[in-house]
Amino acid sequence: MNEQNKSPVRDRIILQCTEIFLQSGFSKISMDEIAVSLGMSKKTIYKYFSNKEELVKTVMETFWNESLSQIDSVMKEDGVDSLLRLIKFLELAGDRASKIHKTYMEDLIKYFPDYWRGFDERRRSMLKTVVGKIMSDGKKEGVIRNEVDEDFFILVFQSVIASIANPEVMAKIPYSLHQVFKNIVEILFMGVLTKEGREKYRGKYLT
Amino acid sequence: MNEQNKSPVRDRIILQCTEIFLQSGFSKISMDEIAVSLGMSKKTIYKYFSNKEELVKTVMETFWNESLSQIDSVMKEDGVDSLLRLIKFLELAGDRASKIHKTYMEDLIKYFPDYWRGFDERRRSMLKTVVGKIMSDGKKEGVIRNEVDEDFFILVFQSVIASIANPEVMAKIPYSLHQVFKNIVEILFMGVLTKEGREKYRGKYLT
DNA sequence: AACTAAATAAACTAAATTAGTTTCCTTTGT
DNA sequence: ACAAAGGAAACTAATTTAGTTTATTTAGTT
Repeated sequence: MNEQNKSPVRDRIILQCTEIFLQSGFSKISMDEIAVSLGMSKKTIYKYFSNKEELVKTVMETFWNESLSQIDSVMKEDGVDSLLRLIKFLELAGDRASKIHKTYMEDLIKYFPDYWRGFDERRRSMLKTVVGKIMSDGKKEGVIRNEVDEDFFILVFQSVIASIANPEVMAKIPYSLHQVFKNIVEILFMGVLTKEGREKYRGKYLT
Repeated sequence: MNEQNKSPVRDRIILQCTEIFLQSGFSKISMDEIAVSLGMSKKTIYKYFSNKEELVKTVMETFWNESLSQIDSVMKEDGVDSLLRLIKFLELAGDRASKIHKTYMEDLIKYFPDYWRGFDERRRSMLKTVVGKIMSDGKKEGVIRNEVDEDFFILVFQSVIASIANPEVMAKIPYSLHQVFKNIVEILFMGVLTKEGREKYRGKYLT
């Protein structure tokens, strides 16, 4: 059971299931349907994943690890000031989040609540680490006001992502995620920037 | 069983199910889920509909009848030349079609193939009647070339709607249905219009 | 051409879900 | 107090599903 941990077939299964699960969740998708959509038999799937739960969690972990490595490269990128980094991170996080349909999260919460809680905690702490780092840099650079409360900013940040960067809302808005975030960033930033930061922002990133 | 044929409750059920079914089909949606989403018990639903099949078909019929009456008012509207009428009809048909998700049609084809065939036939004949009427008017008015084959035009018309005016495609296009149809209409019309019609079109409906 | 490894198709079983019914209980208006 | 109507939930028979097994097909190797 679950012999290999790396193989092109296994990767194909994960890739296809990521697409299916993000779109439609997993509770309403049968293993037969997955097999048919992959053009393979269930036997092959069960060779790489011992049960549906393992498949679902692997898909989620893979998606999360991809996100992490994307975030990592944004954080390591140099020649980027903290303001641009914050924008890049916001867009990245938003882009990822906008792919996850409501049904998928509902399924996770319903069927694997413990796993979900752990996942949610990881996400929360990542956000705190990343945004915290960017903000303290921004304060040092003098583009973010010293009085700005980091936790509060993260909270606002988080709720914006949760309420707007999901497919259900995006489908109703006639703007691209990029456009939406440009506007949000503009609104959000005006409150946290120093005079200097505000000028920098207007000059470099706006429109 | 299925006592009333008109009641606000019955209408609410149809309205809600239309939304659910168009979005997600009906095979993956249980009667329990429908009841919960309506905030009522299954008992009430089964008071108005003797089984799921009847509910599904009623929803489809209602949607179809609404479409018909909208089309009817476009056809009866006066002070409208045949060119504008064709545009209006195309937009209407496209708008309706763009709400029907693939899963819904797949479910209909799979579970009620006879009903689907009948429905498809009705749709086809409606299209022939309506577009036929508009085109013969257009020819009389001298805005559509006499050589244009009606059946061929309907065929193109139909395949455009089928391939573009569905939610799956629309979600990937960063334009509104209105914009998409404006462009299609422009491309499509240039081939069927007389010199006179082309001038009229450019002057009145473009951009 | 025979052999082997691996995958598919399809049948199968036990567990879970679902359509449709029924029972009991609460609400609402009379 | 009463009756009608609907909600919550239990229930059953039928269907669907996860996971397994068996037989058949395919592709590569010798």
